[in-house]
Amino acid sequence: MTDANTALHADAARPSRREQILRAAAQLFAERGARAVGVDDVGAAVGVTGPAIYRHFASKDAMLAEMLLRISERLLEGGTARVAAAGDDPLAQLRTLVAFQVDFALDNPALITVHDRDLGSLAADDAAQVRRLQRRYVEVWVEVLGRLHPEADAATNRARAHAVFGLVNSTPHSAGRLPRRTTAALLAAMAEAAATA
Amino acid sequence: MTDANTALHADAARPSRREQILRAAAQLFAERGARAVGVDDVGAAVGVTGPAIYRHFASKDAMLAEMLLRISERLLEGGTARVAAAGDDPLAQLRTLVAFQVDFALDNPALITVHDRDLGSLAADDAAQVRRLQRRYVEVWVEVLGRLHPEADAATNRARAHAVFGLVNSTPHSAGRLPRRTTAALLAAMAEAAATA
DNA sequence: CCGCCCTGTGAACCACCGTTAACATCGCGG
DNA sequence: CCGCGATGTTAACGGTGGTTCACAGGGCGG
Repeated sequence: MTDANTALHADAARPSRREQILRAAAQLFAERGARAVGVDDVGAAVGVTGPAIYRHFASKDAMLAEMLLRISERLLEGGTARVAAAGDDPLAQLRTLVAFQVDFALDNPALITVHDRDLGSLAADDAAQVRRLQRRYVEVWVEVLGRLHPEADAATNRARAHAVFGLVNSTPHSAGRLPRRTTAALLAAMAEAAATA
Repeated sequence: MTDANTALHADAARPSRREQILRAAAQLFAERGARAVGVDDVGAAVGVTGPAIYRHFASKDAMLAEMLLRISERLLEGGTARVAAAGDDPLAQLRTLVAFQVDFALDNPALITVHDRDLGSLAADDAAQVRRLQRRYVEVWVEVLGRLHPEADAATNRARAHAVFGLVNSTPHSAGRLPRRTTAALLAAMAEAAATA
């Protein structure tokens, strides 16, 4: 009954087999695309055979769904929390949002990659739920951007938000070649400049 | 003998069956992901059955390969041409590059989407060739950015270029909701601000 | 008008892959 | 010590989808 909820609190400390699978799958999905990796691949990555996966997940799609749902939830929760803690200054709010997104992208390049590439290979209802969360996260940004650009309408600020996401989420494409701090500072500066342009 | 070359000069005027297929495939690939669309789907989109495709392409992978190669070539050629025609001012060069990329992304959202999502589902040698072209295009940007940021090293400017690509290529995610001119102006302003930050 | 090439069709083939079934092992509570 | 739940393994099933094959129509040069 609480089975579905068990999925929600990730045990980062001592990763259960379930968590190992989820992590390995995220890595593989990011590298080759969700449809291109087989259940056997995921199993092999954690040292078991393919069908063993079904002791932990109902299906391969369920794995992907849970993965994407978690990401979207973490982004939404983190984003709203940061804004709430940032006081009333719109620029300060923007800066924490940018820092948050940059950190997230640098910490979880695989998740970021899967997030906006494999949404399409989700069942209709799962996809809808993910999109709802995404939309709410975007709205957090739109609200902040709205105070920085009072003259712009919501649609424009939505496009602005997506553009900033694209900028920050470019990390996986150019990752590893630069020290993390340098990359983080660069992306934050660029994102802020773009968002306030 | 000149059969392979025929592929190179796109007949935009009266689209041959080959071109129709390529266009329809690009659209479908962008919507669902290359691996998720079947040969039958592509065929149906142009009014023929699945196997008819093989009268025009050696395989489904060959379709994708030609698609990605063309995009990369167009970007590289267009980018170098624009820079060459822009004179010596680095800022002017950046502006034409930005305008070029924005126009391309707005004109070919499907190609942009496929371009950086389905590269992974290409045969090793095709992928390598595409990556070579991509790298050369990035270097065009890096050179221009290098003159705008003389203090930064090449790796930093590479990351900068990727970030700008991510920003501009966000169009497919927020497309349609805004008039094209507005979107173009917004993206260009944001991209320039980010690139010069 | 004959015959060949181009393009297309429907059926069949075959490999791959997600999923299930049937059976082992291990650890732990009673 | 018995047994049961959790976890895994191997074998098999079934669907999907890329590819090939044998055949048909149709236009065009000779």
